[in-house]
Amino acid sequence: MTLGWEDVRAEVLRRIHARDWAPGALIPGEEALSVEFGVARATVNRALTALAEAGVIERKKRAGTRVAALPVRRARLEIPVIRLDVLGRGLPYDFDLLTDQLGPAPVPVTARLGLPEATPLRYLETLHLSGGRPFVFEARWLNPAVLPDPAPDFADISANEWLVTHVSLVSGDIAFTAEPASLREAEVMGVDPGTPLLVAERTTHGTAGAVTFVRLAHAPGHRVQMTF
Amino acid sequence: MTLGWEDVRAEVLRRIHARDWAPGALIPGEEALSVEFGVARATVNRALTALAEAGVIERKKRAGTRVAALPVRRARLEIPVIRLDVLGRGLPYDFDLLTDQLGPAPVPVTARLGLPEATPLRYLETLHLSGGRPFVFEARWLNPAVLPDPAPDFADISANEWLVTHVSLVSGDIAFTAEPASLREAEVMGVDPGTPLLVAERTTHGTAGAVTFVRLAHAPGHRVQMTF
DNA sequence: TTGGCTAATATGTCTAGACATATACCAAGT
DNA sequence: ACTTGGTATATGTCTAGACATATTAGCCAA
Repeated sequence: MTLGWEDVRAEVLRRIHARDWAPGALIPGEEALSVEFGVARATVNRALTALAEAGVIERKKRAGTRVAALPVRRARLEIPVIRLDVLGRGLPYDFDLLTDQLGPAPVPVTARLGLPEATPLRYLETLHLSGGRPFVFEARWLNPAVLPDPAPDFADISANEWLVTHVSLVSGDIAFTAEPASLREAEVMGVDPGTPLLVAERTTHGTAGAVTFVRLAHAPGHRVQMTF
Repeated sequence: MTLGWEDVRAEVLRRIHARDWAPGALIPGEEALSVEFGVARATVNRALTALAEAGVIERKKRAGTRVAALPVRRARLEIPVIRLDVLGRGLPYDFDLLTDQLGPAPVPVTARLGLPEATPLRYLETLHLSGGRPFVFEARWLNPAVLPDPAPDFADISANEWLVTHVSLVSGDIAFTAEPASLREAEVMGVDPGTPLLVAERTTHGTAGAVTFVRLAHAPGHRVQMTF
């Protein structure tokens, strides 16, 4: 029976977990491991590259490979389209477009998008419903430059979904905070003002520059879950 | 000049962003691309494998490679040791061990760890300080089975840090919620009860089973930031 | 002692060819 | 019409060997 790179990865991981190779310690080189396991060096390389990507080991040319001393744990968050998130929970999805207007955006918004202060942006307020109950209140500022000439009707398809299918999103960032529900949020979501809400703020850039800034206020009790 | 796998990845990504290859569309096979770019098929494979891991394309044997229709955006969260998180913000770090006792844990805690209901766990309350001000209030239940016989003194080293350096952590999950500050949290962190706090709950398992459940209540205004 | 050059070395990547594996598609049989 | 089974095909992985590149350790000169 011949070993594959996943077997090599598993065995190396086992030795690290078993503390055969302690945190911070140097582990044998690729050549040595390839001889020991009876595989080609490329196979060992594949395994170690995967482990390095996972943050378990640190590799440096000439210096060799060592077990990460303070392993930075990495969790991966998968950001689904809200509709699929709701459907995935087994509940019917719906949404209401509450506001849709064009006008100058607040300074913090244009600043985050890297646009001039007075840039007019399309402002959309959408309430996403899960089983008929408020799920997420979305406030979005959208750069009209990314929209095609007959602009899509966001009453039919949520802006969220239209963007991921029609605009190439290149990079962005997301931040989570806990904030008290504003008067507007409280009214729309049917909670008391000041209720703690999990808020996600996302900025997205595409090939042609700034695309959108979204603020998603989640219904009380919402959990954002990740595994590592 | 000869191309590397990163060049291939960049060019494929460019074509996807430029919509030469639309979402959902099939792209040429590895063999065809290797001929076009003048590289070995393994090089194309390396590039496409990386893109598939990033969620940009979907690959299936026999069926070929297609551009992801609804690209699931993935953000990576790096979970640092709290001390390094604080120091990384340029502030001095300190912590206080407020509580350290052994006793039966609440049912939700044992349930999450997959332990019998009455299991006695070590309960630690730690207040992490950033520049002398409350930063994170940590409530931790720790499986005493993972501790060595002369148990470490968590007044000297935070449990957080001792665990990552001394116990092999295999898997776990983390969830974020927004919750009102409890009376205890309000008192310890110097805020009003009911203040929205960003709460992270983490369960961790090691090679020898359940290790720990932590609840981290972050000071108001705290942001958990991710990039994609 | 310090600064910089050089050689040794471990990882990073590429190639060409081969075999493995999953599966879409089609054809044959019920 | 439906099921079953074979086959072609695209991706997945491995090997052996080579060259590239970063970086450290040691040496030598100012």
